[in-house]
Amino acid sequence: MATIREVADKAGVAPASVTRVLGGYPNVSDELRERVLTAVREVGYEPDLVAAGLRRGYTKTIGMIVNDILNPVVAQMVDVVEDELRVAGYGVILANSNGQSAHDLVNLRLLHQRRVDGLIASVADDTNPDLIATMAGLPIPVVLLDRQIELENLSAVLSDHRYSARALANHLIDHGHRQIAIISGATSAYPSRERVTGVLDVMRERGLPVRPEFQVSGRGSEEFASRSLSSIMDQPEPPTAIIIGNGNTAALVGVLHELRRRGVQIGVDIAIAAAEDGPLVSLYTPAITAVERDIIDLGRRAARMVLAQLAKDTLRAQTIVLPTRLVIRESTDWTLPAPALH
Amino acid sequence: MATIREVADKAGVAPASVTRVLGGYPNVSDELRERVLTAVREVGYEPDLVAAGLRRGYTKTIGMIVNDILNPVVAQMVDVVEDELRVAGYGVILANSNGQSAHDLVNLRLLHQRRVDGLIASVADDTNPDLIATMAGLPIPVVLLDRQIELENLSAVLSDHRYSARALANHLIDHGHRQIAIISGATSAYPSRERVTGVLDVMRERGLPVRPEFQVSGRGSEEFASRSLSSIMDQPEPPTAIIIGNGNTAALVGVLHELRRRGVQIGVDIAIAAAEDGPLVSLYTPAITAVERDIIDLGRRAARMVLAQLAKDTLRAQTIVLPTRLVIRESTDWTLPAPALH
DNA sequence: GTCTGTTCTGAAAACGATACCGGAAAGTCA
DNA sequence: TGACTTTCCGGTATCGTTTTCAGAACAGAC
Repeated sequence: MATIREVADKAGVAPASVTRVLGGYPNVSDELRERVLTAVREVGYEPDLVAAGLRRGYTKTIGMIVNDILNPVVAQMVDVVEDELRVAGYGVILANSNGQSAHDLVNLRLLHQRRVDGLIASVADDTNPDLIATMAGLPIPVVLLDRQIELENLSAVLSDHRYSARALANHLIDHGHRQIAIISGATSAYPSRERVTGVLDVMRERGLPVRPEFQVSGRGSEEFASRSLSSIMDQPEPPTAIIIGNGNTAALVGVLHELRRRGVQIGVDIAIAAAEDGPLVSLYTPAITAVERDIIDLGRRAARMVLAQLAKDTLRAQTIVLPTRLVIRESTDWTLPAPALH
Repeated sequence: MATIREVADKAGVAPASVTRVLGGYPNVSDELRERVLTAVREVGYEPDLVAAGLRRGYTKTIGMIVNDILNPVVAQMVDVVEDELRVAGYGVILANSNGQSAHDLVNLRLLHQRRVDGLIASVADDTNPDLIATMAGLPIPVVLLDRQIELENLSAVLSDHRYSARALANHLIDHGHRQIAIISGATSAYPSRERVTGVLDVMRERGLPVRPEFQVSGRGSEEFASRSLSSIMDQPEPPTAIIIGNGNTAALVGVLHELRRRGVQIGVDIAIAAAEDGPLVSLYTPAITAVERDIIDLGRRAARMVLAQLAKDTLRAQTIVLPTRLVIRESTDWTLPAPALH
């Protein structure tokens, strides 16, 4: 592997001059620039960003921690972040925690040891005290992506999940539902936490019973979702509406499979709503009510926020909240007949 | 940020001893190890992997180039690769090319400059001569993931797309279809190339007409897919079966939307098959025939192949092909009535 | 011709960790 | 006891790049 010194020797100049040419510094004569560039081509020189990183003190890489890359929404965030950062000259080191907070902790340490210049994090559990303590001490800009930790040095880009959860609860109640169940992801992460809070708030405000056995939260696996649904539907006086408060496709699939197996008809026997929009819910028969939000915007803002803080060395951390929108479809757009009086 | 020297000073030892303790080398007395470890804790030392990388000559990172991370199948590959490599102590730098071969080239250079120890690549265009030339010269182990380039130094893990494409074509013909169209991704990437080859081969073998206007390939966007379908269906004597030869969800969605818009009924007017299995195709009404394969296995083998080549310094490149399986569902599981004779 | 001020270039010192080398101490064997 | 091996540890060169500093070359002004 050719080094800068070989280039310098070939061109008959000092290594420093090669740096000046390649770095685009102004004080270089045309003649020297020419000599260096041809030498670079001749020896096939590729700069060593590891060595440069050590000397410079920054690496031009950003770490990205995600919860679950199998979630299409998360994949989309990764996509846009990676894209936005690449054009700014940054590489992205991706770390997936698969929903396990312990993984987040080791990933955080590893990224720090790799000396990333900044961090975009969508951790599994934003209430983990160890994680919070570690994050508080990081000497680099950190942007939380759809996660909330109250710390001076952390920025965040959030979606307003509570708003859409409230809208959904009101919509269901307006259509005659009184027994509403919610199967959500772990409430140790902001989105599910907000969704559950929003729904329960509305139910209380409108005087509806909140039955604890109708509120299940946990891992977003297919099995967990279908088991949860089962236990809920086996209760006396089962719910007439189910809210899936987990953006993961697997959770939705688990519920749909179990409903099919039981012969429960969506739009007739039961109303269903999903936490996240996508082709599966919009093309399903019947089409499923879901929450829509601009993922591209979310990811882009997170990326730009890190870049901004990196540019002007010290920039206050900030938090922004982006809107969500309820898309009503056939699965909930019908009214439950009033119960017969006895 | 604490350095190894500060730790050494605090513990009253030489920097080299700190390295020995932290690196788990055998020749260290318990007493010195103890002193070093407490010093490490006291000053809050975190090793600098950038500096270590420079000195050691390897970075403990693997580059991963992917075509389109929005494709759920690709996301799953990223997931398993990242997982497998993390437990082996490697970090993953992800680079997404969004289907553009030019991006692949810059990503390749960037990863090389970052001195990744190995590369797992699922590039946009595995026929690009520039890319092939660059890859031929890489001094690190490279494993192609579902891509095929005939070079001595490149390994590959492939799926047998041709097999399933042939099975699908035979299945359709057996059910009375004579006019079969295929909308595929760019044939400059191995999977679509193989699928198209497989289908056309079978059609020729069984003496069916291969109409060039029924064979479209290009970007896997929703718009492209629906436009392609439109132009195909507007031909005289339109096809009775459509093969979607692109694993991307967007392509499938485009076709489904357009069929809905036109009021063409799947399973009655037309047969549909998808290139890749998933919740959307299995839960759609009617359920859609698709090709299933073990993505986890694919990704895991690619990861392990890089690791193996990294472990024993020189290991011949190898290629393995993994099976695919056709899952027949309602969308094709019906027989086309014989045409009325005139 | 000297002096000042640009503009360009080279020498050398870092950045932080590791690997090599050699020396000291401790153990082994005759 | 002496010679020899083994174990442990410190000093220091080194990885490839960038940055700082100072000097060289040159021009223009007096």
